[in-house]
Amino acid sequence: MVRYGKEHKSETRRRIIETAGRRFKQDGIDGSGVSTLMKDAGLTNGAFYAHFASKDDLVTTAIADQLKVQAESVVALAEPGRAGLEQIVRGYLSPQHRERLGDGCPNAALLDEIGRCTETTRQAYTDGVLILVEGIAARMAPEAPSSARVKALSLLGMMAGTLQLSRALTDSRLADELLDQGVDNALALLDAWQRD
Amino acid sequence: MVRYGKEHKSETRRRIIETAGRRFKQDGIDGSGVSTLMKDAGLTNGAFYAHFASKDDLVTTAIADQLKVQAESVVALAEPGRAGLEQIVRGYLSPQHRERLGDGCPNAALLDEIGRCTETTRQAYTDGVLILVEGIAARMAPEAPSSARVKALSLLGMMAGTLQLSRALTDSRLADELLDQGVDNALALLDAWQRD
DNA sequence: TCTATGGTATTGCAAACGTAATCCAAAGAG
DNA sequence: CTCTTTGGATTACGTTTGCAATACCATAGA
Repeated sequence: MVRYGKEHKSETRRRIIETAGRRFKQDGIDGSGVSTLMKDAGLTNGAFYAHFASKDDLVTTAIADQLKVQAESVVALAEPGRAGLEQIVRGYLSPQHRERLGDGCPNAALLDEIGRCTETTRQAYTDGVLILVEGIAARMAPEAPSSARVKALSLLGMMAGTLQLSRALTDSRLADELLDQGVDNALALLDAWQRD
Repeated sequence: MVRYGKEHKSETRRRIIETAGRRFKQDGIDGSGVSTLMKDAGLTNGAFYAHFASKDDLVTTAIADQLKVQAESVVALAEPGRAGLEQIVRGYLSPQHRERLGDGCPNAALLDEIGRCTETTRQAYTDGVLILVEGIAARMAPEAPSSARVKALSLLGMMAGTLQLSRALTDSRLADELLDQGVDNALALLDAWQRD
C-alpha cells in the first residue's frame, strides 16, 4: 500500500497543497478543518505536521500556489493582445466559472477572508497576485507594463467582486445579467485605458 | 442590575443583532463563535437560544439588518443626483472605509462567505442588496430606475471587490493607488452610462 | 540486518453549537 | 402586603469538531 519512492514526500506535499486549495475555495479557510482536508488527500490527521508547521503555514502556501497556477493558466491559455484580454474577461465573468467554485479563481473565492489573515499570509498573497497581475498588465500595455499594473489590479478586483456577488444572489436571472454587465464594464474600461 | 422593562427582550435582541453584524464583518462568519459574540453583547452563551433558533438564523438576520442600515445611510447621507453618486463612490473607496472593518460595508467584508451560506441566508441577502441597489439606481437614472438596477448592482460588486483587494494587500502604497484607480473606474463608468 | 523516513493511530486539549436545569427580579392576584 | 407566576438570563453540561502533538509501525535502501 505504501511506497516510499525518492520523491514520495514532495509528491505528498504537493497533493496536500492542491487538495487544500480546492477545499479552501469551496468551503472557505475557516470552514475547512485539517483532518477533513487530509482525509480528502487520502491521508490521516497526524501526517499533516510532517509537511507543515501549522494550518496557517498551509494556508499561506496554498494561496501562493493557487495564484501561481492561475497566473500560469492565464499566461498559457489566452492569446496575446486585446483579444486575449477579452477572452480572459469573458471566461472569468461566465456562468461556468461561477459554478465551478473549487476550480475557479482564488480571489473570487477567498478575498475577504484573505484580508483577515495574518501578515505573513497576506504578504504571500500580495506577492502572488502581483505576478498574476503582471501577466495581465503585459497584455494591456506591452511597452509600459508598470504603469498598467494598478489598472490590471483594479480589473482583477472588479471581476472578483462581480463574481462573488453573482454567486451570492439567489435570483439566477439577475446573476447572469450581472455577469453580462460586468463584461461590458470591463471591456469599456479596457478601451478607455487603451485610448490614453 | 436586571430590569425587565416592557420592551426589554426586543432591545436585547437588537443588541445581539448589531453586535453580531459588527463581529461578523470583523472576524468573518465562520470566525465568530456564538459564546464570544454573546459576551460582546454583555450576555452569556445560553441566552442566545431564547432569541434565535440557531447561529444560521442569526447570520440571516444580521446580514439583512446590515444591508438595511447601509441602504438607509446611503439614502440619508448622499446628496441627490450625480454629485451624490460621486460622494458615495469616493466614500466607499476611501482609506477610512478600508480601515474601519466593523463599521464598513457588509458586502466588502462578507461577500464570498455569503456565497457559501444556506439558500435561506442568500435569499435574505438578495432581498437586502436589492433594496440597497434600488437606492443607488434611483440616483443614476431617476426616470428609469429599473433599467439601472443591474448597472448599480455591478457598481456595488466592483467597489466591494476593489475594497477587499485593497484590504488584502500588504503594500499600503499600492493599496491606496488601487482605491484611486477604483474611483476613476467607477466615475468613468457612471459617465458612460449617463451618455446612453 | 539496521536505520532513517514517512506514514498511521491515538491522544490531549480547547472551542464550537446546542440543550437543560436552575436562578432571580418583576408583576399581578388574592 | 404576600405569594405565585413568569419571563429572561445564568450556569453547567454533552457532543462534536478542530488544531496540535506524540507514540508507534512499515518500508526502502545502505
